[in-house]
Amino acid sequence: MNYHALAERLLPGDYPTLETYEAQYPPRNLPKGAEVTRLAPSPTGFIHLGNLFSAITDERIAHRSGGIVYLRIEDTDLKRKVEGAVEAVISALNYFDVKFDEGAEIGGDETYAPWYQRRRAEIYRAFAKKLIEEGRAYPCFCTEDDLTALREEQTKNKEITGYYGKYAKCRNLSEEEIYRNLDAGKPFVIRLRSMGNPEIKHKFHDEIKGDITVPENDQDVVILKSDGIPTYHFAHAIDDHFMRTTVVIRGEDWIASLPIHIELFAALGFPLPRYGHHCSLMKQDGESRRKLSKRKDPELSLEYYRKEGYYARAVKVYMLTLLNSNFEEWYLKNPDADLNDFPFKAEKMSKSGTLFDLDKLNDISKNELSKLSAQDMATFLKVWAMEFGTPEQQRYFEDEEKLLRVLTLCMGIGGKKRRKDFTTASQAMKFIEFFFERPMTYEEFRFEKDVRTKILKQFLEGYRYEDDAQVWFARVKEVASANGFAAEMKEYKAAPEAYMGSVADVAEILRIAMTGKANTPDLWTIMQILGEEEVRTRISALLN
RNA sequence: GGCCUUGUGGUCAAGCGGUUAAGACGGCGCCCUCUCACGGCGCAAUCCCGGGUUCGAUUCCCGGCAAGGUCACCA
Repeated sequence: MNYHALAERLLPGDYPTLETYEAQYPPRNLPKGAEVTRLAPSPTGFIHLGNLFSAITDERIAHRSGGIVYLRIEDTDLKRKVEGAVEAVISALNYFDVKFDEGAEIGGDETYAPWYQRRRAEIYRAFAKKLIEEGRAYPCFCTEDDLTALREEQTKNKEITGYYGKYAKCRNLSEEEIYRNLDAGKPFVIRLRSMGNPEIKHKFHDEIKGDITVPENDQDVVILKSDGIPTYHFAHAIDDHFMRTTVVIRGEDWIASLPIHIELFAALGFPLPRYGHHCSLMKQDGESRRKLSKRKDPELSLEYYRKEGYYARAVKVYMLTLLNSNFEEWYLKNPDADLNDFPFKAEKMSKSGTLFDLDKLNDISKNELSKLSAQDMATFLKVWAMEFGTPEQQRYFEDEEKLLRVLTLCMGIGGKKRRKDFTTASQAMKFIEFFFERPMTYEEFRFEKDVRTKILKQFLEGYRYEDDAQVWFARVKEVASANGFAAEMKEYKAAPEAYMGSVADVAEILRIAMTGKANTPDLWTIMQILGEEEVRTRISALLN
């Protein structure tokens, strides 16, 4: 068979040679040991925690080593393309502090552009042609129906499905048959002529998983689809070689196709990059757990966390604790350190699937937010509220001085200990609502109406805005005593049956009247912030 | 089903032949306390199973079992 003639017929025209491409995409000029990593999403517009998980790994490995991380868009499948998806990926990742050094819509060193695979059609064809010339690839005319029938037969016979060995009908087509099909205008794909034997297994060192065993590939995988666009496998080999990726970080679901990639790199004559396959984020689904799915788990999209108002650093800290098992300990010792100073290591990554734990994320969020100054918290909330908040919430920012007082109180700033009431922006905005709006609903009062009416009335009569916290509380105690409540907790605890209740109960009545809630920060301060008129109005409202 | 990967409390996990089997989250209890939050103290809860190897296995080997992944002209 004349492979050159066949190659010319299949992919006519002159293509640059391997040497030309090698010169065009030279090895990167980086210091020794610098890693080049990449994030290569398809432009579906859906970015989830799994992508962040990958992206942080890529970013850390690259930057810890003095290398670079770039963004490449795998848009070989038209069906997946969504308008604006690339910008969405970049902005979502930026929010969580992952910044690329180069890539699609980012720019950077143009040497390795373009970063959209659709725009790189020529290079894939050039190498497909080369493979055909070498007899390592061939045209396949099987239709979708042929393939389906084949799969069904294999399934029925309990054989491995796929296009391989004796089932690879088109791999041994005669020259005449090929040209007859071509002349008839039949559509075709280009397949790799695999030379592997899956019975033979090799040890393979994975940067994350450690040593794994990988069988040889025997599938004649499609490298060029009938529209002349490469499949992922083929594009991966060519792009990661010429974009000079040193470590390919991807999800562990790719391990299954590693044999294909190993054979492809070898056939192309490219050295194999190193690989690190990370575990996937799992979700509890009834009794079992499964990989996060785009379809079923929209709440795990990155957008969800932005809408909820999760603090970006908190999400990153959580990702890091999942990513590197020793991170948590390090962070405990260095609570104020730059996250990027953590000695991130691929081999410290977990080998098994990790269940996403919202409780843990929330705990981390509380801790992170509690470290903020009132001003920073206000800024954080404002940015969130202007995009996601209600018009009412947006008005909270009109009186900045008041807002700052509210935050100072709610965060326990200035006190001996910081409070940790805030987990997200949306929750925090809810939390401070009563400072800006009269309570719409009230938690249940635990005492009869006439009892609390008396208490409220007496409190109001004796209320003086100028009183400091001690005097104020002394008055609350007076009201308590006057109504059969113990003024001192110790007295109450010693003989609870002797009293209606304690100051705590009296305070609770006042608290609910003031805020609608039974649990809030310090009541006296709340009243100070609300102002005398508002305090009187709120209590009077309940009295009527 | 074939192949690959993984199996330590509810969750995330240290651990690499001898430990009272860390720690964190969550749960529960107590203390502090005008409530909550914070903080402090404490409790419950784990080495998938069966064989080996060994004086001794969570740790090493073999076999089960279970879970997850993957078997496209999708990535």
